Amino acid sequence: MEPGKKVTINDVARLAAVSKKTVSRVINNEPNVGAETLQKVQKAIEQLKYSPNPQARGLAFRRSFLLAMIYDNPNPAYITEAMYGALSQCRPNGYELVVHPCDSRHKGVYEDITSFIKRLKIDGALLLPPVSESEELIGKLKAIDCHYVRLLSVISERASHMIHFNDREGVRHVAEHLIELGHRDIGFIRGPGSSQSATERYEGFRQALEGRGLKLAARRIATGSYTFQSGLECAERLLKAGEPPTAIFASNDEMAIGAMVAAEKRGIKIPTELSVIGFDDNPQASKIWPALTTVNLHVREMGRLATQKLLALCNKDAEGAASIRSELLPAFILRQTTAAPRT
Amino acid sequence: MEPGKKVTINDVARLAAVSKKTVSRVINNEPNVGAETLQKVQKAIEQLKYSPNPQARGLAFRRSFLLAMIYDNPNPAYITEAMYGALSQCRPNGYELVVHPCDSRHKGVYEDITSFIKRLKIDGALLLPPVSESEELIGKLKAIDCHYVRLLSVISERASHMIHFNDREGVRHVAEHLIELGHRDIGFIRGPGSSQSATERYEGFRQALEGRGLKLAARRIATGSYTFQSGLECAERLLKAGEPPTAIFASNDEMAIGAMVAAEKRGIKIPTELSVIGFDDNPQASKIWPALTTVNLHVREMGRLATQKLLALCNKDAEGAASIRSELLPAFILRQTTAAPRT
DNA sequence: GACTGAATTGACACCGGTGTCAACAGCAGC
DNA sequence: GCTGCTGTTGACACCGGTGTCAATTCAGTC
Repeated sequence: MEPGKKVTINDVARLAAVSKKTVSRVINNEPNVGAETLQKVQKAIEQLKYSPNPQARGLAFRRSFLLAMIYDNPNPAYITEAMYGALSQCRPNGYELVVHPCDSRHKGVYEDITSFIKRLKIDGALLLPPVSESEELIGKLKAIDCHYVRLLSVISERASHMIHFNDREGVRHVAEHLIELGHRDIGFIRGPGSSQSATERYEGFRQALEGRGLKLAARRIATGSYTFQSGLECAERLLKAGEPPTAIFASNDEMAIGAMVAAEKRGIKIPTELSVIGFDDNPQASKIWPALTTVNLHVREMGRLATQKLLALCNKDAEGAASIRSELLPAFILRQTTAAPRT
Repeated sequence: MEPGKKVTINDVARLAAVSKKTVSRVINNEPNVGAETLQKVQKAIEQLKYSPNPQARGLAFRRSFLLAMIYDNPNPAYITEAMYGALSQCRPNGYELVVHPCDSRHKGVYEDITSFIKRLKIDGALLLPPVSESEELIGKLKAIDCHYVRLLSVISERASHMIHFNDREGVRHVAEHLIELGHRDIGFIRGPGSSQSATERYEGFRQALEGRGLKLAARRIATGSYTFQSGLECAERLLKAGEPPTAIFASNDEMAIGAMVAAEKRGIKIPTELSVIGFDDNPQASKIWPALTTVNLHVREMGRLATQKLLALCNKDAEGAASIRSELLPAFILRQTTAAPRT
């Protein structure tokens, strides 16, 4: 029994003295197998350390037992977190994960994706934001009958097909925290207009302030592109004004850290002279000084739940998929970049 | 021609009025196909938008056209960079990438890995450090005839099976830079003793200093675990001493950033009162203030080259694999955390 | 014109599993 | 004892490709 030896279903069948179809029944937990036969076959499988060939299985089942994680998110920590969550569900269920980064600015991405899915006979696709927001992509996936689950910041789909990360709830926390500290003059760095999630964070924040009787002045808003550099530039713009805001909330950590650097360059002390809050809870948020107050979206858990749904869908269990939790409440992470404004 | 329709080799054969074996020949670029026949078949393939079923192909070829990236490196940026490099080679060659994170502290990891490889009939494995350093794993991979390419900090394998990232060369740059600035009293935070790469960085740095007539005093050395927290603690230890060093070189960026935070907490100004250098060029190295001087290992390029080798090996072209470049020289990245020591 | 060898092509088995369906056993009801 | 039903099992075709090998064509040689 050298490791290289390949054990086939025929070997098992021979050893157990049954037909290979019966072995197949055992492997797939099909009903109507005699108790005695079951034992014999299981023993033979054990003894030969047999494990079925996924390609042959896939060919016969018309399934690949492959899930794809499709994303154009440039944040490495986000990707790996989602991946770990997904893998934790794949492995025990006999599925594998194929990664498929893409560039959604590129013409023909969606064709690339669907051709990839068709070529590999991918059973289900896990879509991360922002590419998950594309209705065009969803249309194409439906057309080729590919199961999918999306991570989205707004509820725009059946519960069986999405996980909702409640951005509004997250920014509400942020707004209330700043207000409670006494901030009245708050700067906001929003994400790119093309992103649904960026809009959610913006609208949610504006409304949360208004709910407490504060207005988000137009001159206090800058639009970045979720990058460090853009956050830095936006903050410079916001801080240059005659009377700078006492706090800045950036729509993600990258930009928030950019804002912190902009402040430090100007000699503005954080948090005593300026409070800064980010969003996402990137690993580096806790690895700077002062550590960044932010919001954690539980990305790994999202990956895990989404994959659970995906597997349910692959097993034609739409109800099961719908019954899995599909909303995650973000957690406000208080660190050291916020303080009461100087009076 | 609805998108859902599956086109098989038989459809192509029928349309081109040839046997499916001939179509197979065309797909695999086999010789001895008549020019006219070739055209007919290619036209038919085009027209039907046919692409072969990888499972059936794999089954017949006894190949999966799957590569695995195996790693226990916790650095998300490292992972995603290597992944992009690998994918850039996989895609055009009809291979796909399956990710397989693992925990090398866990007993039985290597069995997990080999069983994973056997189960999926993985054609080749790309091994990232530190798991790439395990000779035990390599032995097991050889036993099951699995192709592999390792990313290693020391040359301990044939050129066809490894990419060497020259840590010594990298730390030599660091040492010379610090010496040239005038530093004579340098603290060093080394990585965990279990890591080959950490030892290379340590030995290389020590020797580079000695080559310039400087000794690395034992009390100037602290051992971390490549984490932010450990870097912070090590730096606190190094800085607490009566006369602190004028510079600290940490064996990776995580720890270097930890050291920066430790310095800031003590009110030590970087770079005027303390120079800090890291290693790896993590994304956040450039996104802090002051931006961290460090060393870039070209991880993406390593992933790309390693995958090239892997594909050559899968095609039984050991010579080809050996002829691909297998050493990468790190690049010293000068940013803002170093300056001449105060006299 | 017959003979040879190389190039081209297809029939058929096979890769390692699953689906279908028929055969067969055991048992209840008449 | 016969019929009908349910539970168990295996023969065989099939999933969609490739390997083998023999058949066929065709040009070149004598």
